[in-house]
Amino acid sequence: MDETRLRLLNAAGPIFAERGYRATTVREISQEAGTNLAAISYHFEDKEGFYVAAVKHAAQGCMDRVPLPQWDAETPAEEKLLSFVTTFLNRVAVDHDPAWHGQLLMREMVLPTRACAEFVRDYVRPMHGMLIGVLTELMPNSSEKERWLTALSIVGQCLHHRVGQAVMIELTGETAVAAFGVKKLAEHITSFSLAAIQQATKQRLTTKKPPTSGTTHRVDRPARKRGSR
Amino acid sequence: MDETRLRLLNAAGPIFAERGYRATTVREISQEAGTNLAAISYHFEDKEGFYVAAVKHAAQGCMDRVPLPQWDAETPAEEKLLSFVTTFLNRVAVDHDPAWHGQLLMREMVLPTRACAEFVRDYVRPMHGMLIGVLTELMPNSSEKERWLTALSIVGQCLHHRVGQAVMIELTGETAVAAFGVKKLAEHITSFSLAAIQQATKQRLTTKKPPTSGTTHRVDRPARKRGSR
DNA sequence: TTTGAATTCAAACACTTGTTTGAATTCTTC
DNA sequence: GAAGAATTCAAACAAGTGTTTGAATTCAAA
Repeated sequence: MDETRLRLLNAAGPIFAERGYRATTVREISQEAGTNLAAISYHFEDKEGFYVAAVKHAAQGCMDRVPLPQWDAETPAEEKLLSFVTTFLNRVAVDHDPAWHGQLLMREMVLPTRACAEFVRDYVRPMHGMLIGVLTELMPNSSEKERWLTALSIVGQCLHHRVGQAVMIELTGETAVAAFGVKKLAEHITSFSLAAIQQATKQRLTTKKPPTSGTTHRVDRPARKRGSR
Repeated sequence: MDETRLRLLNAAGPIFAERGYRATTVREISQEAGTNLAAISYHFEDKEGFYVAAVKHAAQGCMDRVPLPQWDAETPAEEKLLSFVTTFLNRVAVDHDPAWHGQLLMREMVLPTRACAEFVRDYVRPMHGMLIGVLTELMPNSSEKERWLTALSIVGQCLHHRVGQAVMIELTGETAVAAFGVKKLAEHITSFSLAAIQQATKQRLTTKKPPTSGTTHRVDRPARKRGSR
């Protein structure tokens, strides 16, 4: 029956997310799912195959729950960025149930397993492409590398609200998501990034060589050395 | 002998960092260290106590290798931020050996164990305090919450170069650290953040009360529609 | 209803895990 | 150098792991 498969997958998500792959036992999951122990080996090849399927199942559920935003041609790029960031935060950082989606995907990101390649293909790459598209609109005359760096800055800001959750609680007693809410957080990240983008664009237009004008910003530059291995 | 302790701790770091706590066996570590299996239970209480000691050992080594920057009173805040970011990146993101330091600490951050509290106290809190101090200089008249959000944005950008490493490689074939180098990356993050800070400061000075967003999905500052009209 | 395949189930298997044991060895102190 | 503590060592232990087995049950088509 296909129902057993589904029950197993649904039960697996939260447990894998909380305990991690190694610390989770197939007995625990089968018991939680109300199925027999051997059902996992029967319906999936083995524990690892089962884990991969569970990750894919979680990612799919996450994408269904928080779909990518859709824009018409007239939507200004700034608004696109805001909705993108909001979607991103909702997908990974937010604690409303099922909260384990983001948790599980973050695990996959930090210590990738066999599921990582598919995860990147189905989940990361579309979002990355969408962000690069928005940045291309926002940053006229920018190089590909500049857009890449900017994308990293934006993604890093969003992801940190999931990755740094435990440390945030230990450090300040609560998460920023709980303190500010997704909306406020998304607005901060968006305006923060837009300001940086706009200044960089202005600099690119006025002069070739950005001298980091404004306040005194002196960087000791120890000549040229090339030591990357 | 104290040497056995040290050999175990040094051997434990890379293995714990690569495989994670559960997937690492004490046999593997004792063999790598060239000690007897029972030495771990003898010198440390059990595997978990051993792991906590290994994390602390790694954090200490990391802090010794890349100490916090020290500034005199005349150092401009912008320069402080750059050196802070550089230090941060060097501590967590860089691949020069021993690269496992950052890896292990990131694991502790993502899935905290008993070592997390001490890790935050000895490692995270000093850096956080230092960053908040710099931001206080950079953001006159800012509220504590604004500084907190800004700190999160900066830390998120730095940490992403460790956290997102595996996905970055899967997505683009190489890490940004490898492609740009720490210096360039630190300069990007610093100028990116400085631009956002300066614009926010300017806004704070011009308008006493920032327009609180209503229910409409709009960016802080109403975006200009692109294109000719 | 009959038949054969698909699925479930309890039990057992083969293996790895962290930990303990008690003797052997080394180190420290007088 | 001898006594006693500290440390190392090979071996064994007990518990838990993923997986397999083969019979029992359910399901679906003739």
